Amino acid sequence: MMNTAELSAQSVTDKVAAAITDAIIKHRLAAGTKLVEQNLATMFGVSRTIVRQALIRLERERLIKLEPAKGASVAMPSVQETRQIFTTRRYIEIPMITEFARTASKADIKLLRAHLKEEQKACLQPDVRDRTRMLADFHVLIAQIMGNTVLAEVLSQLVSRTSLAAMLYQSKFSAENSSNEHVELLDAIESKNIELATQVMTTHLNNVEASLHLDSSLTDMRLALMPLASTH
Amino acid sequence: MMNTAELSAQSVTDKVAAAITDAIIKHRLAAGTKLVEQNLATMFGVSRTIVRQALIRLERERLIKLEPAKGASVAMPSVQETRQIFTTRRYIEIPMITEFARTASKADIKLLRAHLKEEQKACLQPDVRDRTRMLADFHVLIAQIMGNTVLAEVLSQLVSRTSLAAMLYQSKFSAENSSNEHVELLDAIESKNIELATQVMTTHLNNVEASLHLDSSLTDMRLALMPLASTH
DNA sequence: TTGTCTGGTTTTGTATACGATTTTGTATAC
DNA sequence: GTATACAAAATCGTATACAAAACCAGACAA
Repeated sequence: MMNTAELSAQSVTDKVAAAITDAIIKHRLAAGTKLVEQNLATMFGVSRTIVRQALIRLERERLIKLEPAKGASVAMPSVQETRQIFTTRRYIEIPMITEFARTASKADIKLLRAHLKEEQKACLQPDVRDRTRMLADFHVLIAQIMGNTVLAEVLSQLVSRTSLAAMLYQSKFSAENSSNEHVELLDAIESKNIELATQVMTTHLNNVEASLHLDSSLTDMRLALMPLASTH
Repeated sequence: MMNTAELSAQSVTDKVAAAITDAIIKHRLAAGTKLVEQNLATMFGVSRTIVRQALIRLERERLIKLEPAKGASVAMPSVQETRQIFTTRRYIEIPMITEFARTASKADIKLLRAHLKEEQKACLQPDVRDRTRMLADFHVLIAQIMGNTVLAEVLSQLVSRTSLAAMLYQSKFSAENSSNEHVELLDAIESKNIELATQVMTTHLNNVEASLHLDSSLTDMRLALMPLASTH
């Protein structure tokens, strides 16, 4: 599976958009970071026109915020928005996994096993960047294996936004925990236990959401005061 | 509810994008129509830069196809893609309606009743354009009433694409039929019959899909041969 | 007839330029 | 010492200009 955002990038605009997307998802660009057009243009060695076009695309994917006359900045999903993202993901992913558990072939499961192997490996490494991406890709990969491109695209966006929210509200999130739940899920699918698979997916999404600091009203305050809180 | 694509359009680019979106959804621009940048620019009285930015946005929403160095054309969802759109809509809308049936307030139902009244009215009028839009908006409106913006956006895109597909594959589709199913659905919701609501929504989506010419292998051929088939 | 080449025309891709708006810095008044 | 006003810098929004690529029509050969 392609790791960089879109390897099939053709036009220059695509490449720039893909590069910025990757930087955001892998948390090299913190949420809230201002994206000045001219800076990006000189960095990428292109004109502002190109950068601007790329930014418009990212704005549609909700990865950046584009305020008129004030420029672009990496999106900062609010607590409310983050909850909505999870709700929507539950709507989509539970029926998806129910169907997948019913129809998955041996080859499908093998593909996912391979992914999980990489995922577990990434979870042991110190680098946070790659494993966030791997954990997210697992969900999209299922949609892709099911052959539903439309579903995969929709889910891909939601998963990216989740990873943005995770950067903001991350507290006791455990990558290992998450990856283990993926294994549990795949086991359930392999044994054709549809009920269980559905239930594990539900629990998994709930766990990920619960691992975030979404309840405290202090969170909003904290975010407002320190929008540039880096890796610390 | 705002009828034009996005009434809250601020920048010129937004307005142009909204205008083109509306033209596509209301079937004033046939699927496959080539969209030449300069033409649009002079039509809207803006520069090509603006049009180009608007087109990039529409491409992200899958309403147009944007081929490098070859320009833009109104999207023509394939049979496969159309099926995927419906599958994804079922994934999303069935859980959505289940939850809505459980939580809907009297005020919520009143809002939907008002919409249905307009919808039924539009179905009696000869103009095809508005009623397609009304029927589509009903689904998005539910998400909006639930207060889930993320969901509403995702659904909005799928619904728009459905309406594009409908233009291509439309055969025995009946607007009245569809609108009546909406009434049936709302009745079920009002009487808090969650089971029934879920079932009606399922049937409704299946009916809409079934009303399209998606099975015949001839369809693809026909489309390939006459991409500019107008209303006839 | 069918296919291919070739010139000109159209259309897209990118860069640059300039006016408009916002933000920043500084000085002055209270 | 704080606040307001105004100038300066930075940044965005849009238009235009030019280069490169795709398209088209007619000519010509098989």
